[in-house]
Amino acid sequence: MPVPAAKDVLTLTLDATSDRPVFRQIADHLRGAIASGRLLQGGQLPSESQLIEHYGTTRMTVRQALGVLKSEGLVVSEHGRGVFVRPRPPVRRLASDRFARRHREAGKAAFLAEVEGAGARPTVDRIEVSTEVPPDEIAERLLLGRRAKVVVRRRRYLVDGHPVETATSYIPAALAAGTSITQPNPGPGGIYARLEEMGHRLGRFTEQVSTRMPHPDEVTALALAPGVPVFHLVRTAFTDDDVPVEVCDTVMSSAAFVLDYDLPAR
Amino acid sequence: MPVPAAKDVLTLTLDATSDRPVFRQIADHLRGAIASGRLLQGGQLPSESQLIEHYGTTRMTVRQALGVLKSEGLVVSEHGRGVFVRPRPPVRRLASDRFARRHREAGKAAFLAEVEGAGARPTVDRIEVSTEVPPDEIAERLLLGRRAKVVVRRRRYLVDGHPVETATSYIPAALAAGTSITQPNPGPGGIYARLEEMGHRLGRFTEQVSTRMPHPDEVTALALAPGVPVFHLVRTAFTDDDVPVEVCDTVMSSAAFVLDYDLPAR
DNA sequence: AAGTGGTCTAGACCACTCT
DNA sequence: GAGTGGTCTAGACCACTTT
Repeated sequence: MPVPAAKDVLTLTLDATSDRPVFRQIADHLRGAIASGRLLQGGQLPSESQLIEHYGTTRMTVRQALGVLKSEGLVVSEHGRGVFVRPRPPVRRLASDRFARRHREAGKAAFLAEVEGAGARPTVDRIEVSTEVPPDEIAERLLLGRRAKVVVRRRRYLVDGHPVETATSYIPAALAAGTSITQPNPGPGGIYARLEEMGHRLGRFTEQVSTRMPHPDEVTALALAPGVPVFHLVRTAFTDDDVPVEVCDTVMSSAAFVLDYDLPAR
Repeated sequence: MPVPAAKDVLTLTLDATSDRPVFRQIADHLRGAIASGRLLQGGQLPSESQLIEHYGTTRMTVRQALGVLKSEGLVVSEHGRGVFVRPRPPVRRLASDRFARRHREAGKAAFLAEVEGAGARPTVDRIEVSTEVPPDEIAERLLLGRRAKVVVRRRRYLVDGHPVETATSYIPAALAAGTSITQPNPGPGGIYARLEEMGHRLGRFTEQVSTRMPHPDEVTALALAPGVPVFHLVRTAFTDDDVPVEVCDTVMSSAAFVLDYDLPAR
């Protein structure tokens, strides 16, 4: 058997003279086994009972050690099967040219252009369109008054059937009313193509990127494993005249994306 | 007393008919109290014993609920004092013009320009300079052969004394040898100014942004609270002729930064 | 049926903070 | 000293997966 049994990674013992709590020492040992490659990606960790026997401690202490590794995103547990080193998922690249006009002219929305370019199958579901009074921070970004309404477009993006991103776009109702922007399917090239057809030629976008642990509803919507943070992106689209015409608020699984930006030195 | 006692947020009781585990129900209640503002930022949660009494459960179960909120980054515990809603720290903005030539011409490195502009006190410590054979991924980005060496500059950035970022720059030794780039203090405007003086006029940068939970050494170096993910940025600097001249690998506390990018529509 | 992880009970002792 | 959270023990029953 070329693959060693999981329990064979248990070569170290506890340091009774150390101040470091037992559960942290156990977590340290397992983390080291992962980092060194003694435990391979996707490989199974020793079972709880093996850890209990090896370290001569109790179940709660062993579970606390495993909890540390789970919260670090290093391992995932599967009920009834075992605990495994988290496999590194293939990473989608969000190219910096994703808003290039040529994509819109080719009739491709950014996400579709990008994922197809990577040879995967993009889909969109849970599309909802409504007209609402936006949250204050959105109204501020769009330079709207207190009671001005916006068209709200919510949707979820999937790659090869796996949800990776939720997005909510806000477009001033004064611009979007009566156009196909209020339809679930806004037509080829997406809403940016529609805005440009209406004479709102897009000049630039700003993107604000933050990261945090997900809320429970985001864990559900993106089928997130424990210990995986999310990107929170707020993008504002400006016309050539520097008028904001759309704000897009998106939450993305950090396991599925690397964000790629190109910056001029100027 | 205008501020209600922490235990007064305990208005809900367990749903015995629910499949949802008790510790998750308790976490849900507390999360809701935070989201609704009944528990203010920095405010104290009910103590473990209050939660035990209110919900009629045991300490382990209550601690498991609190562990959920800690891993979500919503609360922080202070030994001997209590558990508190995590205060949202002031956020530094990484402006998209941080690599503008005018900053270098004004003799300011990007980080210093940025933090001083925000009215805070930037410092740098743990500066180490050495010459090494770089990791493969760095060599690839710099288009270097297997044994080519690079000058490695490591340092840590602080805002008002709090560590927020560690950075490692790699510059081909063939470029940097014998210049002040190999000195701990490379002079006004930082290493980019030195590169430009040497005739390597910078044309553009690429930045790849990912996010993950921190490694233990990063928790230490950045004094990270539990539940706070980090940004991992890999930036490559290219000359006007599109020759890569530097790769900078940085790890940033996500609690201290919002990354701000400006994208042309093209 | 055997082995795995998920949840929960009912205690114990310790370290830290505040008064 | 009283109250807080940190660590740990020694069990229990359950749900899920595999053989």
